[in-house]
Amino acid sequence: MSSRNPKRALFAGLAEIAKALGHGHRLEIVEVLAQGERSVEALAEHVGLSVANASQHLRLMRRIGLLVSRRDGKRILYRPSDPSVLDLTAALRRVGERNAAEVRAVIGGYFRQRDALEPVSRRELARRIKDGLVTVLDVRPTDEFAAGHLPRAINIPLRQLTRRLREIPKSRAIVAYCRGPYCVLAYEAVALLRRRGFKARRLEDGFPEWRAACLPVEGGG
Amino acid sequence: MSSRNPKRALFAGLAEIAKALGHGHRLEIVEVLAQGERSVEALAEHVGLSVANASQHLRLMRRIGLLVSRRDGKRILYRPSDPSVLDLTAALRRVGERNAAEVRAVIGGYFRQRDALEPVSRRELARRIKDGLVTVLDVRPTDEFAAGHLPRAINIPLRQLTRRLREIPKSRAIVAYCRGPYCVLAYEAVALLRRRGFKARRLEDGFPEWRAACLPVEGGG
DNA sequence: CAATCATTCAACAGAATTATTGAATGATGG
DNA sequence: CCATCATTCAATAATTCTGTTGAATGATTG
Repeated sequence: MSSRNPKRALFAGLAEIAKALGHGHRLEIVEVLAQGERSVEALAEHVGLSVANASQHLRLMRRIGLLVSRRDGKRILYRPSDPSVLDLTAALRRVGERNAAEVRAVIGGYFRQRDALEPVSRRELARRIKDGLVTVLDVRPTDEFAAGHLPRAINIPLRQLTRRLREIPKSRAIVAYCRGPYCVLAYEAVALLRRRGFKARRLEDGFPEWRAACLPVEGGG
Repeated sequence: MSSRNPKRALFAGLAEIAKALGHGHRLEIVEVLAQGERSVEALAEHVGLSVANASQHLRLMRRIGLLVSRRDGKRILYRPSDPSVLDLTAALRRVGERNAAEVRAVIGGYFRQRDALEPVSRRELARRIKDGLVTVLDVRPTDEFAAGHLPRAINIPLRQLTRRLREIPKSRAIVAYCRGPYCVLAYEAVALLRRRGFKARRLEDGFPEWRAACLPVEGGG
């Protein structure tokens, strides 16, 4: 039986990790942090939590080892501890896509119909950026753009897109991107641009995946 | 704000999946099921739960979509719904290896020191099996062996190994395997065999990974 | 060195999860 | 068509998790 106790401890430890992701708010926090490190207050606002509550969630995930933090001036910035954490959330999304009927309904009903066009692959976009053949449009909020973005990308947050359309050359192809495969910003931007006659497509996934693929990045700390 | 509600629903749905793995017993159940389908009663006994309790855990994971079940005679057999579920548990293990101090301690203290020798890779073992140069030893319990095993493998459960040593030719190299990277059976078998003068090594990972790699398998339903 | 302020802590009530018990279900197999 | 029996359901108590409130911490920054 001595060979079973450490096994139990192992499963219990791994279960702690899964449990730490087993909460909508925490999962959302991790996705935001996949974009780059954030302060407690910024996260609280983004996810819609009180600061104290966000702090508790963050503390829990730090204790488990999913996140690490560092001080920058008065703020404490959190980030994922390791790329394997993002692999884990990616695996979770894949299971969700295939298995969870609930999630399937959301994805199928909400995301699919927005843009039937094939997204542009990262490799293809990297090549077209190098050739200068494309306008890269980052529709995330300004602070996320500042924390890191694709080379030569211009930043127009989705909410400002309608009134800033003149900043975008109409003659060139546009590739829009945002936070990741489940972020709606780029979908909506592409839909809007196409209605206005722009040649817009969407990048597959988003900024974190671009960086994870070791493709060039500008800006950030 | 209408773009946030489905997002919340998505994260909530994914969190349900993570929560379903956020329990040591459920995680252990999934690992057992990675070996092949099992009845409720068999799982309950294996994990050390009452049948009713095991049934509840199974029902939960089936509801979430991690498991599916089918009837076979009087029994109901459960299995993982999809390979992506095993990918998810693998990602969980990787995070655990790198991040969770608790788990690191267990792995480092318990598993590492057992067999400093390099394990035999699947590819290498597949080749040596084909050449007939090696004794393949399956040290899992008999029922798990019956549900599927490596070609030409002989089955001696770890507990019987000491008294059945004479069944193993001492002249040939032995490769032992068990359930997977965190199963201790093969580690202990190799340690025991080496003390008795056998040339024993361990297969990397275990049976589920062998099957997942689409390498030949014997037995099972 | 002292004021500031982002973050964390502590304590609580409400909600959710877990394991147990014993009964109910319902398909099998004769 | 009925007895069997593996599985599921229902109800309960114990435990754990969540979010709120308000106070405490403690490093920064002037």
